[in-house]
Amino acid sequence: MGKAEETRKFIIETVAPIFNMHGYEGTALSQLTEATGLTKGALYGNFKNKQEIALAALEYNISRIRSEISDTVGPIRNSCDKLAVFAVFYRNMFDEISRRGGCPILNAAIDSDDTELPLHGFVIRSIDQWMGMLILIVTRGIKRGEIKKDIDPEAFATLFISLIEGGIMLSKATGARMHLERNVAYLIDKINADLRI
Amino acid sequence: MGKAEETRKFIIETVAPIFNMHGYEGTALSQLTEATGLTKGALYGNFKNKQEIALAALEYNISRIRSEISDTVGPIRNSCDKLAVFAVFYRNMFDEISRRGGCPILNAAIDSDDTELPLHGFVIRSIDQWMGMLILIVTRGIKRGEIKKDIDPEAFATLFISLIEGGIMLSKATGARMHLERNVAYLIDKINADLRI
DNA sequence: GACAATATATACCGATAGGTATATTTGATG
DNA sequence: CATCAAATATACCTATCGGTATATATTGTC
Repeated sequence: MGKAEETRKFIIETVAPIFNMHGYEGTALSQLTEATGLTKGALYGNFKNKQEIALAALEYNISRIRSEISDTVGPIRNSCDKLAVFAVFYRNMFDEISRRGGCPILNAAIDSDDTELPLHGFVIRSIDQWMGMLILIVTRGIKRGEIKKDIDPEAFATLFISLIEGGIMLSKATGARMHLERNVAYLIDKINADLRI
Repeated sequence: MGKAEETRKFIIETVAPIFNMHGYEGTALSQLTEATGLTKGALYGNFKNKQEIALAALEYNISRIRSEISDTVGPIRNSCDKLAVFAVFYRNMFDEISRRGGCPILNAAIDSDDTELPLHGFVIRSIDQWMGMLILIVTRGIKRGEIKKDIDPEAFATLFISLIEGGIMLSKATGARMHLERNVAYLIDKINADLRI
């Protein structure tokens, strides 16, 4: 890895939680230079503009969580167990996700949904990917005879994401973890009662 | 209503959707003067600072929806019907809520949850009130023998809000209404299957 | 309609925003 | 170790930020 690439990576990792906490407009270049110890010259040598830094930070924030999920959920064989572990992941990671400003998809969605910024397009693709992961697990589960045939994979994916994001929002905003915990427990109950064969 | 009070009201109503769309940091005083046709002098004659305008706008945005909900849900007698109409309200109002920048509680929660601004305290109280409304409906329903006794009112309230807010977030971000529609349909099914006696 | 009081506009403030041109430093290569 | 390119820092730009002091309308009251 060349020096520039290393610096670029360092910048992204350092500023990622800042953008996630304060949003695009709420984050000033001065916060980025202060946090990294670098100057605007260094930032603009590695990125075209603020928008590009924010996009790289969002990509990093999301890919970070996605890879942790892959590591956690990947090894699980049974589709219902996969879904349950997927849900539990968010409960277990709530503190760390919270410390870093909350779920980056949720934050960026709210931050960008009334804009035409590139960030918004990336949010849409990330949601589609998340939906796709869940739909794939359910579809395969049905094929394998692990999940009941009358389950609609897309509807379950919407339910799953809504409960996770809704729970994170409620718990983060109020400071009460119970909201997310209730939703995760609800999902597990539902998986065992309505999906599992 | 005196002149000042009238102007104050006019300012709040005009800037409310702007703050809801762009967030606190993302909204500049210049947008407010442009939208209202007033000058900074007029704004600062009626409000102490930007923070106070944003708070008044948030209060207005939330109370607006709350009063519409009261009008819609209030007349309904049966507790389960009340809950169902409550959920359907969000599906029916999605377009209008969307045009005004989305759910103000959701937006303000994400916007303020890493700050110490007065806005954040107001968000917490608003969530508590919303939870309280739902808990009251379920609790009364149980007392009246309209809702099964084994239902946990608080857990249901968390589920309800999470599905509404998660659905609004998904639908607003992706542009696909189906997410919110699925969640509302899910809630109604659940009310009829698990709550209703 | 004169007069106060109230409400709004004007003009200005220092600070900081994002961004750029250029100077300086750093690191790799011969 | 000298050289040159790549990377970073410095200095500076204009625009705009939130906010204020003061001047000017506008309003209600007698």
